[in-house]
This record gives sequence, C-alpha cells and structure tokens, in this order.
Amino acid sequence: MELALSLGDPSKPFSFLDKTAKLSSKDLGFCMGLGNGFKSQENGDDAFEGKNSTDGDEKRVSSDPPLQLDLLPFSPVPRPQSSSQLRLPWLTDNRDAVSMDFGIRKGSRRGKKEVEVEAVETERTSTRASDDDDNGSTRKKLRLSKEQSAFLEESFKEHSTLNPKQKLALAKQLNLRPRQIEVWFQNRRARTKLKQTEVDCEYLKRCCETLAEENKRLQKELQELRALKTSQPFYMQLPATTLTMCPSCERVATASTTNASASTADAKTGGYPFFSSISNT
DNA sequence: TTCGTCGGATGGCTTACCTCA
DNA sequence: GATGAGGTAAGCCATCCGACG
Repeated sequence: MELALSLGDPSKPFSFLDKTAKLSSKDLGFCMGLGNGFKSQENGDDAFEGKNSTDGDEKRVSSDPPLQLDLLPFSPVPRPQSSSQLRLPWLTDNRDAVSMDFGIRKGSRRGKKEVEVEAVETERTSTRASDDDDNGSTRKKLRLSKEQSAFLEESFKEHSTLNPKQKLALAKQLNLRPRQIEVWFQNRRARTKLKQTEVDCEYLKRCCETLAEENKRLQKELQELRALKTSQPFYMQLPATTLTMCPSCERVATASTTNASASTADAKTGGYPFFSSISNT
C-alpha cells in the first residue's frame, strides 16, 4: 500500500492516477492518491496511450481500485448545463468540449480479465474510490449523470457502435473509463433490440388478430353460402358459367372469363375455396 | 418497508482477424 | 502458398444486483 500526496497541481497527480478531471494549470488544487502497489510511470503511461491495442493492457500488482481525492477551489471544472454544450468527439475538434467530474464512487465487481485489462484505466479515472471500507462485499453502483446519459444518447444516435478511437474520445470527454462507454453502448444496443422485438411482437399479434377475424368472417360467409346452396337448389342448377360471383367482393364473372381465368381468379382471391366450389357445382 | 423497474456491470460464448509453425 | 492451431479483441447474450420511484 502506498500513499501519495501532492499539492498545487492536480492536473498531474500521480502516475497511476493520471487520467483525472482536466484542470488547467492555473487551478490550485489538493490531490491525494491512495493505491496498492501501483506501478511506475513508464509502464502505466505507455499502456494507456494505446501501445497495446485499445484499452491498455498493463496490470497493477493489486486489483484494488485506487482512491483519489481531489480537493479543489470553488468550481474548478465548468459543468455543462446541457448536453448541447458537449460535442461529439469525432464530429468536432473539441475545443469547446468539457469533461465532467464525479463524486467518489466505489469499485465494482469485476472479472479477472477486466481487472487486468482495465487496471490502468481504472487508475486514471478521477475521483474514484475503492470499496476497501466494506471489503468489497457490496458494490455501489454508478449512476450516470443526466448530462452524461444525454451525451451518450446523442452519440448513440450517430453511431450505435463505436470504434476504439471514438470510445476513447467519449471516455475522455465524459471522464469515464472506455470500458464503461463500451458497456453503456452494449446495454443500449441490447435494450434497443429488446424494445424493437417488443414492438415487432405487438405488431405480429395485431396481424394475427386481424387474420383470425378475417378467417372467422370468411368461415361464416362460407357457411351462409352452403346454406344458400341447399335451400335454393334451382339456383345451383343453373350452369356454373352463368352465375359466378364472389360473395366477398361481389363481382360477377362472365361465362367465358370464369373458366379461362379460374387459376388467376384463384390467385386474385387468395384461392378462397368457396369461389371454385360455387362455379363448379 | 416492500416491490417492480431501470440500467450499469459481469461472465461466458461466438466470431473475426492475425501470427506462426 | 495453403492450412490448422493458438491468441486476442470485440460484440452479443443472459444474468446479476444496486438504485430508485
């Protein structure tokens, strides 16, 4: 366990916590870092700068997330009033972009791969606290701020998936870990898909109901026609070609066209069985 | 206080791609 | 050059579970 303390320049706190809320060099601040066996500068920095793939790959000696505490002068970081103040990182040069800082947050349960891959990232996120106080038995859940969520939503509208560059840019801009951005997009995609599935399901259900109703109506019609047939034998004794009417559309076909276009009529009427039964008997 | 929903996080699996023998 | 094995990254999916109304 190591304890580091710095005064005066929070923008460059410690090697293992160097991804902090962006502060200008003019800002006076007090920064305290608490880590467990954090590594030396040369390792961590290289990892985060993308030396090895996207997310960095350096491993901390311990998986315990570090704690950094920033005590700053009054409102050192401008907070966005709305998402419109933020810019999508891949759309602009980000001159006006602001990064947000968050309160102390407890670490969360992570798999070993996550721990390894994200160790450096974790270290670099600002104002992060470990859950040392309760031995990791519980986890505090991060709740993204409205601004962050709105910004991510906007980003999602632009791209439902992110390339590593976009992910990193977003993470930097929102002061989150790239993994968090990734997870947010994954969950967003999943939930969008789920919503769409529900909509589709609802639509199919309505279709099914409509078809069932139509089927019922046609069955009834067929029954009526059969009844008509038995009650009016004379009607049916006429040559089939003289009266061929589809009861549903109430069109009467002529003698010549009926037989010639029987197959096409079937196709046009959807092959309703009663049509042919009338004309053929 | 309890309960249902939301949403951030995790682990496992699959797929695509790359490297190397 | 073609091919299979092994490694890695990324995405999807099911699930967990804390936060919150």
